[in-house]
Amino acid sequence: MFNIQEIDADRLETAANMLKAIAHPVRIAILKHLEGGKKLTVTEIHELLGIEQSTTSHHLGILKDKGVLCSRREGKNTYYYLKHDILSQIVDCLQRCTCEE
Amino acid sequence: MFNIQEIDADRLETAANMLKAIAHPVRIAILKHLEGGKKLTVTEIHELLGIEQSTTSHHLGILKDKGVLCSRREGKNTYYYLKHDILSQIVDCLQRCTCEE
DNA sequence: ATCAAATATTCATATATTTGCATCTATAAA
DNA sequence: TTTATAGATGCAAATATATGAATATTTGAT
Repeated sequence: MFNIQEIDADRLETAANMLKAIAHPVRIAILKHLEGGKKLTVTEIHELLGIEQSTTSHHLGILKDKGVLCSRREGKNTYYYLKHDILSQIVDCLQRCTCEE
Repeated sequence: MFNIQEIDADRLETAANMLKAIAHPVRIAILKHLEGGKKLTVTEIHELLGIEQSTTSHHLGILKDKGVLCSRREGKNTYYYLKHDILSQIVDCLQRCTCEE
């Protein structure tokens, strides 16, 4: 037996975790680079953003773990890409909400 | 003088802060209650969600500080409401992305 | 002026997140 | 099978966030 409140609480947790995964300047930058179905390797992102390789990998891991990104290994490279293209909406929405005032 | 990278970094920070403000189960719950232009007082939210008054006030303060909510005092009450109705999109988008798998 | 209700703030504790070095693993090339 | 490249992971220090009890502030009513 389980009640509505718990389900709701679980979904709130999930939603919050997904959002928390995105809510970081580096990770938003990553998402912007992956918009439109693009696939990039860890090294490409690490060079593109000018941050440490391990830091990059950590961030990508968080995004993947929370269901924001997927990854596919191809030889020595691992390509990361958006799991739900819809998620670009969030970034877009933010951009609209943060350009004024 | 200032360069593109810095502006961009600032906007990323702002976006991340706004998203970080939202990325919390309690705060997502608050937003859901405020969808559609609704205005609620601190007490109403605190009772609705069954959390401490001071905790509620903290969360509302964060949402307001980061530009997600506005507030208007009316007598002894302070009403909180969404600053950008668009922000409901984020919650909706999340809901779509978290109901499957 | 006093009181009570609504909200905000301070403070402390507990917990989580970020970063990067060092290291480990996986794969491809020589 | 050795070596180089790409990526992941363990760990620790620094920093940030969450929560709630206690307290302060604001406002309206008496």
